[in-house]
Amino acid sequence: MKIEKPRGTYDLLPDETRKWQALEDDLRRIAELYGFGEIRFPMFEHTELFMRGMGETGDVVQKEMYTFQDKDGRSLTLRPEGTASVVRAFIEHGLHMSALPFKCFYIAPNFRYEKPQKGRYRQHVQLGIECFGAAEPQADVEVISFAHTVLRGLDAELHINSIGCKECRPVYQQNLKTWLSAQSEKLCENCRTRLDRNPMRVLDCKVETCAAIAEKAPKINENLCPGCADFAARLDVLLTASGIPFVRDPRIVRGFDYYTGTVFEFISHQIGAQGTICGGGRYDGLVEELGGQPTPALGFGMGLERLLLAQEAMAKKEQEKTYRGIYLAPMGTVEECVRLCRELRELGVRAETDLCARSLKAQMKYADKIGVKCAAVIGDDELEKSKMTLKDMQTGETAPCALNAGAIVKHMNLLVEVEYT
RNA sequence: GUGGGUGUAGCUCAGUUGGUUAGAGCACCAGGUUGUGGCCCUGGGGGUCGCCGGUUCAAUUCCGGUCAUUCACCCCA
Repeated sequence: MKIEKPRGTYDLLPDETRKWQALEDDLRRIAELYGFGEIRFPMFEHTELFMRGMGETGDVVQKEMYTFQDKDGRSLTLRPEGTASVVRAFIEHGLHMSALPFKCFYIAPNFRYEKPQKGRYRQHVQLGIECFGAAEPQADVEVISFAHTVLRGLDAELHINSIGCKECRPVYQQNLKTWLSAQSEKLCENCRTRLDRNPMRVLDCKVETCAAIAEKAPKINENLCPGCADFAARLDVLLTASGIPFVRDPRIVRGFDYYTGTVFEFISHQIGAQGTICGGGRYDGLVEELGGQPTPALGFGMGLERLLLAQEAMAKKEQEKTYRGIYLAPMGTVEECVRLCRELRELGVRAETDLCARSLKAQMKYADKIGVKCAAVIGDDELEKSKMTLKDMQTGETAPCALNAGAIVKHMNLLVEVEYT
């Protein structure tokens, strides 16, 4: 019986892995520019961490976590998002005593039991960045700017909002709730349940009648406390000064309970219904909530599968076939080829030879398909004279070469120079 | 969790109004006079027609279920 990969997961075959590696290289380079160091943490945590971190109202905690018991009966959960883990590590290692702000990033898989569709998987990789200990809007710009740099040229719109602080949000939410309750009979079934759980979600409903009501509902941005309103205004000024285009969008409501103040999303309209490539914001209360010193903090998560979809949608430059290394075709004895391959690899050159006892013609075909830079036949003549002929597989030109690894490396470098200068 | 579409070769898809050995293109392998790839020609391997059950003399084809996938909702990256 055939066993297939679990639902909502995917394999990366070598060609696709190359794209991922190129992306990861790009991300690490940008992180370096912004001064964010890489952090790595476990794939699973105590279930309690996510329950307390993300809040118990959201779907993710409610029904999408991969939770299991280990042999000691502890409840563990495959990480559904990165922020809780980073905050846990921040507290556990006493990083509030380190140079603040503490800025870090991670590229790591998350796990959620969701129904898969385009741009949504049960295991998906996120780039996440977090910044601890900075309460000024400059920090918000720093984080948003990072995402903006990563998404440059991908046609993703930045939507930002403020959902208020501990002081003004509860007041607003209560007001909104009573306002909406007054006409709950006009709301869709879904929104009626949302009323209790998270009334701000009603503002983002796609049902026409609900959207019409949402139009007239009180807006959070008009009901912020002076502190939050001032913060938002200063953030707008800084974003504008940084040349980062954005729209204020009162419908942006993040799904996790820990968010406070600034929230934002980068949205692409070209990758299907799951258009949010990046989402994040401030969580000034989370460190304290999880047992640390009160510490302002913020960050974002970016779905790399969606980022790659957006890149494809942008018809990014096709990666050209790269020709690397050498193929040694044995005629008769394979001994010298096997030996030379090992030697060349020691010297850092990709080297391959025949593993199937195929005809020379078949070997040349294979050498062409796997994209080596050079090929050479090694038979009795070559062994006798200690000389061989190197063939450039792109141009077809040939060059004599001594039969040893050092000479091969030297000649190949020459060929490379001729080819690319 | 809800609602629709789709499952035939490694890939992209034809086809079967139910009836002998199920097709194409691409890919793969081999040959086209025994030491040089890409083009061309010839040949070849490869499919329990997703899986289980039902109707029938007969199911890949019809029906039901299931699994997978895909699109949307919900939610999120």
